[in-house]
Amino acid sequence: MGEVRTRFAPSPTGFMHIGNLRTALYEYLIARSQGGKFILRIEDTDQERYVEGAMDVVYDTLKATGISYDEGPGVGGDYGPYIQSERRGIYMEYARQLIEKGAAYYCFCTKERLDSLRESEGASFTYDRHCLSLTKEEVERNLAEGKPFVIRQKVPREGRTTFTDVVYGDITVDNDTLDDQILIKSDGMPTYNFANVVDDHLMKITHVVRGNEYLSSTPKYNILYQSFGWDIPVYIHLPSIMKDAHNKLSKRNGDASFQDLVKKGYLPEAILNYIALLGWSPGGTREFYTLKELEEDFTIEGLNKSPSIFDTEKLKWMNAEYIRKLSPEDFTALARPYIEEALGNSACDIGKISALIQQRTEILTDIPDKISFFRELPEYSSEIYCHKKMKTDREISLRALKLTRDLILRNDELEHEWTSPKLYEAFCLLASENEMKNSQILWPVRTALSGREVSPGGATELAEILGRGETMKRIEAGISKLEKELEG
RNA sequence: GGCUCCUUGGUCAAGCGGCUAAGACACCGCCCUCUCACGGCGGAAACACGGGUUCGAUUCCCGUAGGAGUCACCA
Repeated sequence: MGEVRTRFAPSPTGFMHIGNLRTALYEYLIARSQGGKFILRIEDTDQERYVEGAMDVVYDTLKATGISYDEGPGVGGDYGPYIQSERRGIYMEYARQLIEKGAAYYCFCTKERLDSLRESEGASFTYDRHCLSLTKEEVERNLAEGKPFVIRQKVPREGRTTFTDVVYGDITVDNDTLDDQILIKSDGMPTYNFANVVDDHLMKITHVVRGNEYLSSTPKYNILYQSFGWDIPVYIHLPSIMKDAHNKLSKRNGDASFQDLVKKGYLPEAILNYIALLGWSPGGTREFYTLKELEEDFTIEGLNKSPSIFDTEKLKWMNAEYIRKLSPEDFTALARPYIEEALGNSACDIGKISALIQQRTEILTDIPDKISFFRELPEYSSEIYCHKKMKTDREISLRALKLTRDLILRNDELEHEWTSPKLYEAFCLLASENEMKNSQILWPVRTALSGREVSPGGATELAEILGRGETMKRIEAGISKLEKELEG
């Protein structure tokens, strides 16, 4: 057994969606886990679907996730070029070989004829081999006249074809269900099915890994390999990733692409980790893997055959785990833009806020909303001063806020050491001096400072970040708000 | 519709003839706690159905049902 070689062969038609990324990941892992090579090949044989910039999306995504390729556009290799549109001459040459062997033929049928045929035959349409009966002379004449043509594969009508897939096992189909598929299109470009076989052979790909939507066209691949007399690669078809029980994840529906997820505040490492486990299992209960660790532990046997649903909730959880494990510095670096967005020109300490929210952040884009109250006290209903479990209501809160204000005013120790622990100590003392529960001081203060039912951090943590002046201002605001309401 | 594939809790999944059928997410409850979050403890929740094979089937075989894929000069 020689060196394992796999390839990722995306067509640059849009965004890199999660299914594509996972396919690339598995292809990469299958090669790496066996000390093999991973190749990138761009399949741009459909000029109509070409999207400007789509190739960069592929390169950028692979780079962002750390999936590196040994051969491919930009890095070179012995079997290039690695962009199919630059290889068009090659395919025609191999197609002609097939014609000589009697395994393919020219077809001059017009699209119109095919369409009407299809219409009359319905869903079970296969090409009627109209052009197979053309004599050599007729073909030559048509060619000489410059009639547009395609080249079709001549699939045997008799017998059955069996191929072996590593995850799905042996699959057998009757040959008469197979169509004489087009190999070379009228524009001279190969179809995916043909280019794939030719390139995989020429590039010495040993393991063909792809989505299982190709399962039903694989018999035709096999016949092609046999016609050429080439070795058949190991097939590994992957189950699809679903959006829900009935629909695949697709970019058409605006479902998550890798870049969308990153934009939403998911970390590339978390995304990669999550999708590695969507369709593959290490066998045990381990859930956290870096790319490197996957390279060591990945086995083809762990591949699943049934489709799996992409669960944003679990991804979120995993992302949160990754965020929590970040060093404070790394988290601050990632969170900084979101914090600044929420803070505007307020003077709050970004490092302190960052420390407050790291444990509480699932995805980065959640940040601004969580901390926007630091910049400006939001409008809020005095209803939130009432809390049964905290044993507080508007009256108690008003009293608590007044006591707190007076404490701050008279306690100059606090003025010099305005820190959360110090404040906490002082507030608790204040509570016991007045025969109140801690919560009866802390809840009203936290409420007055945040204007929210929930906030990251408690009363004293918020106070420290807000600073003495702003804290006083907000407490005063709370007092007058409550006074006004209790009078009226 | 033909052909092919798939089927363990709501979701991801372990299991590869004998188990009280793991674990994780989500959910619920309790605890911790200056709210929330984190953390800890506990709970509810699954082998699609029917036949075989076998001493014994979640596991093997055959049907049924449900789902998916595919039947393009798209990949």
